[in-house]
Order: sequence, then C-alpha cells, then structure tokens
Amino acid sequence: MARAAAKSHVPADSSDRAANLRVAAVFGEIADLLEVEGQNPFRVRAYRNAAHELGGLGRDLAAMVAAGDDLTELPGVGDDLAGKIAEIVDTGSCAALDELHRAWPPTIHDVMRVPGVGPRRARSLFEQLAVRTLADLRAAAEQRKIRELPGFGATSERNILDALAGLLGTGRRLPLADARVHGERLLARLRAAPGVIEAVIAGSYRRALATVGDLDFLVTARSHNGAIAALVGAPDVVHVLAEGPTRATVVLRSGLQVDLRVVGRDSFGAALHYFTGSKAHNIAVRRLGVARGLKINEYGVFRDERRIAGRTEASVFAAVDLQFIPPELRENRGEIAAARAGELPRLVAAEQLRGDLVLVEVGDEASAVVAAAAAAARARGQEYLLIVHEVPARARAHVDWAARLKAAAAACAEHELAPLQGLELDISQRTCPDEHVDFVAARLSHAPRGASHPALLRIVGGAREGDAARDPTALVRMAVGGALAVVGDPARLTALEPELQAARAAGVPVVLGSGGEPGGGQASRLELAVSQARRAWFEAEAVVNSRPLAEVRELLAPRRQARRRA
DNA sequence: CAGCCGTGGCTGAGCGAAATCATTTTCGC
Repeated sequence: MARAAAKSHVPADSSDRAANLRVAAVFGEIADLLEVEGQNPFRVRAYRNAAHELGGLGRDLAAMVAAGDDLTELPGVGDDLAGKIAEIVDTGSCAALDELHRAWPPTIHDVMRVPGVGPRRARSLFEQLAVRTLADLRAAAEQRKIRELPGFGATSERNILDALAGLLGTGRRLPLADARVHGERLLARLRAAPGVIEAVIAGSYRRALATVGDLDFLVTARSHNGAIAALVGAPDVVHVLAEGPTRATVVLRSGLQVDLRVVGRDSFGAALHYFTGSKAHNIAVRRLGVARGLKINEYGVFRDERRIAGRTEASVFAAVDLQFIPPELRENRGEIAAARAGELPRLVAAEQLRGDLVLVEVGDEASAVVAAAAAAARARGQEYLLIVHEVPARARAHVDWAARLKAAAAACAEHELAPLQGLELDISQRTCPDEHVDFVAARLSHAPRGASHPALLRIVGGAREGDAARDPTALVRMAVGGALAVVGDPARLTALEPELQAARAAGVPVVLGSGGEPGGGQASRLELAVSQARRAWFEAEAVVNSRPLAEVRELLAPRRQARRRA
C-alpha cells in the first residue's frame, strides 16, 4: 500500500532544544576530557550530572538565558556552570572546553567510547602511541603496538579490534518495542533454565523508557542454576563480554547488549529495585536509608549486619517509609517526595481505556484499517473508536470524505463499536472542510522521515489554530482547550517525554491509542502509549479515552463559534 | 563543581563483579 510522502507541517521542535542539547554535549565532552586528565572525580561528575539534567530538561535554555532567568535554580547547576551555559548559548562553545582541546584532541572521546577503553587507557594510548582517532586506534592495534603498552595485552588488543569491527555492542539505543521482542524470547529461555526460580527484566526496559540501551535480566535461583549458561548459549548471542558465577554480559546479533544478574531469593526485591534504577532514583533512596542508619544495596536493606528488608520491592520502599513507587516514575523527578507524602499519582492503566485511537491515511483503504482496529478494540472490551482521517491539503479536493467517513463508520458498526470520527488538518488550515465530523485534529510534527503519521497529534477541540509549535510548551499551549493525542507507534515514539510532561503540567488531557496498524499488534502499541503517559505521571482522569463515549464526544466537539477569547 | 549549613570549607554513593594483567581498569545501577 502506497504511503503518502513524509511531510512535516510544523518545524521540528528539535531546533528549539538545540541549545539544550548543545550545552549537554559540551558539558559531556568537558567531563570526558577532565576525566582523561585525571581531574577530581566529583568535578567530572558535576559536569556529567548537569549534562544529564539539561539534556532532559523540558525548558528551552536559550529562552531562559534570553529572559535572564536564574540558571542556578536548575538541578546540578551552580554559579560556575550557569556562566558556562550562558557562554555556550551565546557562542556555541566555551573557553574551558577550548582550553582542554589544547591538551587533548576532541576525538579522544570517541576512543573512550570503545568498550574496554576508559579514560585511563585512552590517555595511555594517546600519550604513548599518539592515538587520536578511532582510525589511529585500529592502526595501532593492527600493527600490534597496543599489546606492548603496560596495562594492555594481546587480549585487550584483540578486544579493541573486535569492538571496532562492530562485533560488540553498537551503543545505539533500541526502541522499546524492538527490545521487547528480544527480551521476551530470552526471558522464556531463562525461565526454562535449570535451577531458575524467577526471571524478570529490570533496567530502563522496566521503566518503559522509549528507547533502551541494553536489557537487564534479573534471576533468582536455587543453589545451582543454569541461567548463566542459558544466556551465553542463546542462539543469537554473538559475543560474551563477561561470564561469572553471578553475572554475565553478552551481545546479541542485533547489537543489543544483555546483562544478567543472579541473586538469592531473599535479595530479589532489593536487587529488582536496584537494577531497575534509575541511577538518580537509587541514589536518592539510598540517601533516605543512610538518614535512617540503614545500608541499602542490591542484596537487601541492612541495619548493621542484619537484613531487615529486601525480599520484595515493597519491603525496600517500606524500610525508608515510602509508598511503592511504580517503575515508570523512578527518575528522581519528585516521586520520592510524593511517595513519602502518600501522594503518588494513580497512574493510568491500559485496562482503563474505553476506546482506541486510529489514524487513517488517504492511501489506506479506510474500512480495512478501521475494521482491524475495531476487532482488536472489541476484543479488549472497549466501547468506541476514535478515528482520525488524514487530510493533506493537496489531496483534499480529490477525496470523497463523506464516503470515507461512512465506510469507517460501517466497519465500526460491524464490531459493535461506536465511531467518533475526525479529520486531521494541516496545521495551516483554519477551517474544517466537513461539517459532519465529531472532532478536528491537527498534526504536530514528530514524524521522522519516511513516516507520514505523527506520534503526536493535537485534537483541537474548540481552540483556534495557534502559531506553529516551536517548543514543548508552545506545543502544549496549542493544545490547551483540546487534547494531545499520543500514538504508540514504536518507530515514532521517541523523545515525547518533554511534551507529555508539559501537557500534564498544563492540565492538557491526552488521548492514548495504538494508531491502528492493519498488521495487528494493537495491544502492544496501546500499552506503549500508556506507558509513556505513565512516565509523565498521567492519571486516568486526564486521559480522554478513559471516559464514556458521551463525555468524549462533548469534550472533543468542535466549537466553531468559539474563537479568540480576551 | 554543586550543595549544604558550621556561609567558607567540607563532602560527595560506592561497591561488586569481572576481565585482564600482574594490580589496575572498566562497567554497571
């Protein structure tokens, strides 16, 4: 089926986070070079922390600098880094980095990225073999010079060559849905291994991060267990990076890195909490423990030498007087204070959705797409379907919209589902071309090249078209009075976090849906959309399609007279 | 370098695990 050519009607907001990303990149590079230099680890960490915080910041640093905001209010930013942020925003770089570049080549941080090469070895390679780039590194290894260096050997040299040949982990992050395919298969294998009591996936996968860098398996086992052997012997393992009695690391053919840890039953909760992360969350929880005279590690919660908790995750939280915190919230973004106060959100769950959201393109046979989605929705016990018909400006005049709407409605009726139909207009279109729709949607970017449908859609409701979305908050401002639709298409569901957070903060409701692909998989797509909303602290109350049909119809109805209010 | 309360000087998460080399480095949360 021919897909319409990719069109982005709104300038990508990436241009507006460019300043944030630039600052994060500069700080990250400074951290690397300071580390190579052997500087104070806490100074290095300060740059890394700031890079991490600013990279995920939902506000535009350039705008903050322009407005003269106090940057030291930002987490991990003090007087010094505030000055450097302003400098980077204004000039694109900063003197501190330029200074480091006089001593170390900028490309040395590529060398550091090679698995098995850290700051110490990168420095040694540079100083003794003049290795500045990955090409230099390869040449040095091929000429068997690396094995001559103190601290290296023939094995290290071999491993470096393997890494450069791409045999080892690629370091790229995989969309959550792709990781799930690998994860479920390995999970089944581990569960079937001798001695294994329980096997789960922790890490960023469990936190439902939109992309994951690796898979963390946690296994509890009887004294003798075959989990390690089962992992290293799995069919698509191409490299074993580490293999010990309690831990193993392998690389799959896809380039995905997989870590496995084996702990005793009594440590399962503590280990699950620890290996689910995030790192920032763990540090914060551990700090609570220290304040209570407790030691928290992956084996349990200890008072002196005595284990007082750790068999379940809940027991770990309880030991530091916290409610159980859902994995999606464990990013140290306020969840700990909320859990202490007993004010955690009741996160939306997929089972609460009463209807799915489907996007239909002009090239599609609308009734077929809708029928597939309707069948899946019905199977989930849902009551209605929100159908969005794409309306590209050029095709508008040549399409019989009335017939398409009717066909889609019929397809719904066949599965005893109520249809709510809307048209998706170009952002520049100010008027609705058809009076007989239930709502109007506007496209909001986030469509990568090759993808026609966006992952984010503004359901307009009664609001007037605004200026093009230029940053997350602007995007959300546009949706005020309407709703933001989130489609769980794995390929398009990356980096929506700032928008979703901004939406929740602004009280903008969301519509969560599978998007409806005829090939099936609606359930996992729906759950993907839900998981991202959960990460942004959404409760069912703020999710439009958790409500009954009549309410949704009312909420989304175009209010054509309602225009600009004072 | 940030953050904290002893507002200038201190602490900062920190250890386990494994590889690899010969005692240190890397990596993970």
